[in-house]
Amino acid sequence: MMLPKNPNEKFAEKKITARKDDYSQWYLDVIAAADLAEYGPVRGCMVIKPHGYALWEKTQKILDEKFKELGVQNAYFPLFIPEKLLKKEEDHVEGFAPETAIVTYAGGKKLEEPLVIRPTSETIMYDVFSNWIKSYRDLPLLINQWANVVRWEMRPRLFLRTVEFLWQEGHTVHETEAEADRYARQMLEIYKDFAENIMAIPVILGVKSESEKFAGAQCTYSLEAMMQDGKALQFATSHNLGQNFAKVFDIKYLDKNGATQYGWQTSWGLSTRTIGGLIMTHSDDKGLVIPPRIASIQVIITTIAPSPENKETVIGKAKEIDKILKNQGIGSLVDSRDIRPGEKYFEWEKKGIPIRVELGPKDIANDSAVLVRRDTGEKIIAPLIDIAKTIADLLAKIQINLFDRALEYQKSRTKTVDTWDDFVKAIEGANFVLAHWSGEKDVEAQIKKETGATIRCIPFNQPAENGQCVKSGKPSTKRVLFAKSY
RNA sequence: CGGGGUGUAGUGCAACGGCAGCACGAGUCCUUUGGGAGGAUUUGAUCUGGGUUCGAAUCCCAGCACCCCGACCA
Repeated sequence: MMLPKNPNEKFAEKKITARKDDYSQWYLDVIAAADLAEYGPVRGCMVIKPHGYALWEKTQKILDEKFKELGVQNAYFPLFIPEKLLKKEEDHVEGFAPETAIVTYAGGKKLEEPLVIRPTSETIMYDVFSNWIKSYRDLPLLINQWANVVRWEMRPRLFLRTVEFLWQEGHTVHETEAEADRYARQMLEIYKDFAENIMAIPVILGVKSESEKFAGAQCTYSLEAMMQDGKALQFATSHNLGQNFAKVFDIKYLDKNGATQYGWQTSWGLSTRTIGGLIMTHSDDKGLVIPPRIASIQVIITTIAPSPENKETVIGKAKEIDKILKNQGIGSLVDSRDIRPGEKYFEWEKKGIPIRVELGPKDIANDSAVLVRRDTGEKIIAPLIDIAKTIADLLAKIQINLFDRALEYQKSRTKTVDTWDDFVKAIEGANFVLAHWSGEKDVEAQIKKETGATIRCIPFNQPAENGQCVKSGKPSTKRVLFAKSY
């Protein structure tokens, strides 16, 4: 049921539904208010608007730098995959079959071989890799691509699950299993660093259970984040593919001894879904909240010029401050539009800009400006003389505060339970739940059926601990993370 | 694909089977400008196709679209 909206309230359509009333609607309202994205004419496909795309651009820029430090090279592979390639790996095709879009008609006639629009690029890339790799000297092969992929999801949701989405997918080939696994784990650390230090989203690292792992992978690692409704969101994943694909795509190399070996592979990806995670982690009922390090506009300077004669002075001063900030590498923007100040404040608040600078004649007379934090709403009167430093410090403080706040929230809603009653209660209360699990697939399925909770991951950094499966009572050696998820 | 719901102006809503209206938005002008301002004025709509009726936004049938719940999922 859609929430009824007040028909005649003046700012009804601009108001954001409170989170506790309807979390889904709140999420959509924040996206609309911040002007991030909307659905396009094709069902489930998203139009990412400039303010939303800026978040993705920054993501690309930051990740690209990290990838390059590790020697990863960017490349691009085709959108269309011949159906027979996709069908080569049995688990893989089975996993993706229900959600593939297939072109059967082109150039005015029926195609002899249908073309699958890539749901992911393992198959088409590995088919090519097999020609690129001949010797151990060609390894490791470290390739990344920024691309769009299509998965015909039944129920789309802006950013979180759209039919077409943007991502980066990295694909590597290594000489040994150990090296491949180390690499998959290393990418996980890169993603963790990005999630926690850039997006200020605390994540839990771990291994996926058999039933949750990537179709065709030997094992899947993931980062799980908690949204403000207590649900889990998979922030990014990294897969150790073993030799599953190498064997069907014939990725072979001659080792130092002249023996033919299959390569060991990994793949890893992060999508525009992370922007949904960003929204659901930090935003409030006033709109979006962007952590400073992922914000393109970190500071918005709003001018207040009540009379025409001081307009020029105020705008001049605003531009001066803007320049000083830009020279310090701070992303700032002047809003000198001739509208009421309140209108500007609301707009930039909805858009989540970390710091707002209010500058008017009164401030200039005092050689100061008013700084307003988006995360807390706190107002600070700052002398103009060292404003760049004040702002830089404040940005750093906001970044830390957002992370700490999110971490505290996650911890407050993570329960460790030992009985089935407590488990059910904790899941109903929308928590992350750490509980023992016997490792059996049917037990996992039964828990999902009864409570809606799935195993998000088997966390690393779990102390070994003997216990009993919360459902079956069978012995278990460690706890796994259960939650409802997106 | 199953269950439920809704289709009226850009948006949110109203109209007993009898002249399609209100609020907000948008455009223009004037006054305003330290948290969404006021006044004047203009703009603009019944999802599609059938049927019932003197007469349909309203009732019936079919189609289409959207929303919610489920299965699926980065």
